[in-house]
Amino acid sequence: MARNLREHILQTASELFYRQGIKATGVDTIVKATGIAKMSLYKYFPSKDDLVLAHLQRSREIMRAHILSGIEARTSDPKQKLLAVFDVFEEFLETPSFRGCPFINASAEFAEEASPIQQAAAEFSESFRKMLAGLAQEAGIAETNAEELSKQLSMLISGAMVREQMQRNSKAMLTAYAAAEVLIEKSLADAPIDPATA
Amino acid sequence: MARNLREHILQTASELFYRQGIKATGVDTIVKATGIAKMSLYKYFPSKDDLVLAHLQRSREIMRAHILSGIEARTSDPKQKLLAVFDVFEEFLETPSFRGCPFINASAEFAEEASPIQQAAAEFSESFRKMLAGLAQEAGIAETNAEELSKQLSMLISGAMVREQMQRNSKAMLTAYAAAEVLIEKSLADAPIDPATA
DNA sequence: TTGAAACTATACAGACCTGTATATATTATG
DNA sequence: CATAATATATACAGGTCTGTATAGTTTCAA
Repeated sequence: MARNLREHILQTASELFYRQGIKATGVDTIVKATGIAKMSLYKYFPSKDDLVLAHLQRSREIMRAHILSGIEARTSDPKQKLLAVFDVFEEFLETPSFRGCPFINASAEFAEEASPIQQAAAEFSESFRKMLAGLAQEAGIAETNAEELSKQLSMLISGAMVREQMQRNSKAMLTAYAAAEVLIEKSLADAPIDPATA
Repeated sequence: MARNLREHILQTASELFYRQGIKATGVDTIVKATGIAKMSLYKYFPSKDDLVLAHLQRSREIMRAHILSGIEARTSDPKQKLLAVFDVFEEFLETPSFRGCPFINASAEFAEEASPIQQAAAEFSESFRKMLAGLAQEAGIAETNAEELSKQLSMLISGAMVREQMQRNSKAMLTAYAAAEVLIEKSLADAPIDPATA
């Protein structure tokens, strides 16, 4: 049961944290939803903060895998991969359970700058941007431009998630997609690298 | 004293809500910070929710005025006004007390979709976007394109605020500015309206 | 100066929160 | 079967939260 129980708790808590917010979800609510005993929860997660951090780690891993496999499933063309990221996110935004970005929300809920939760959110955000920068370079954009472009694309995605959270069914990610196309074209025109000579 | 006291409470609460988060700021904390009696607070604001809503209204009005006067102070050229919005926000992001967008944060803290707080955040977001759409039309962009552009620019600004909140001193708004320039140019090239004939 | 309105001070009710203590039941393993 | 680990059930300690009750003080105006 060991690993199963831990996983069951984490899965349930993760879903509640995302749906209702972290501070709005009490430990007792999680206990009731899992059907386990409170003591068991505290055995696997010594404090609520530990559970929250595990939830962010888990979300990070799920999103990472989901994005990567989503890209692979859509295209193998380096340039198209950048746009495929937006397709993956569009799908995410259209799920009925969408409630914004778990990391943006966590960052808003935990204001203290040094907080481990704040830090975990920042780490995901940066690692995601780096993935975009990698894709941009593979698409033939020089490093400096790829860095700048990756920041712009990640901001578009964050902005679209925030917009969709507030204005439901606004198709925000489609609008972001169109902007991304323009920005990517511009980056390619600005400083292309001939893949043959790179 | 009447209006003064109400204003004093609201000002203090607003600052604490923004700095620490809304749920993390208790009524007693506000009472202590203002130096007033708790009964006085509950006289002017029958519940904490009322105070939170007043805080959002207040923030909305302050931001609106700040943006408009910031634009006026910078340029009178319609096209430059769109970019001036990014300058105003850049200044905001560079203040040491910057802690993200009050409306994005409130939206993240209060998950329930129908919540008045969620609604207030959505209303600000939409009114801000409409302002951008107005500026875009004044700059000679046709309505349909102006609508689309305004969504893209507002997402860039939201995204930059989120990024700066997580990665402090990342100059996110400068990166957003560069993206905005490209998107605005594209919109102008796509479907310009001759101001003389419009 | 007298009386009403506004403000303060303090205490507290009742709910909720995290985390723990304790005693019991279930499961796995020798 | 016996023993140890694992999970459960229940209660509760100690804290914080929103909101109210009550009594006293200041302010201001007639």
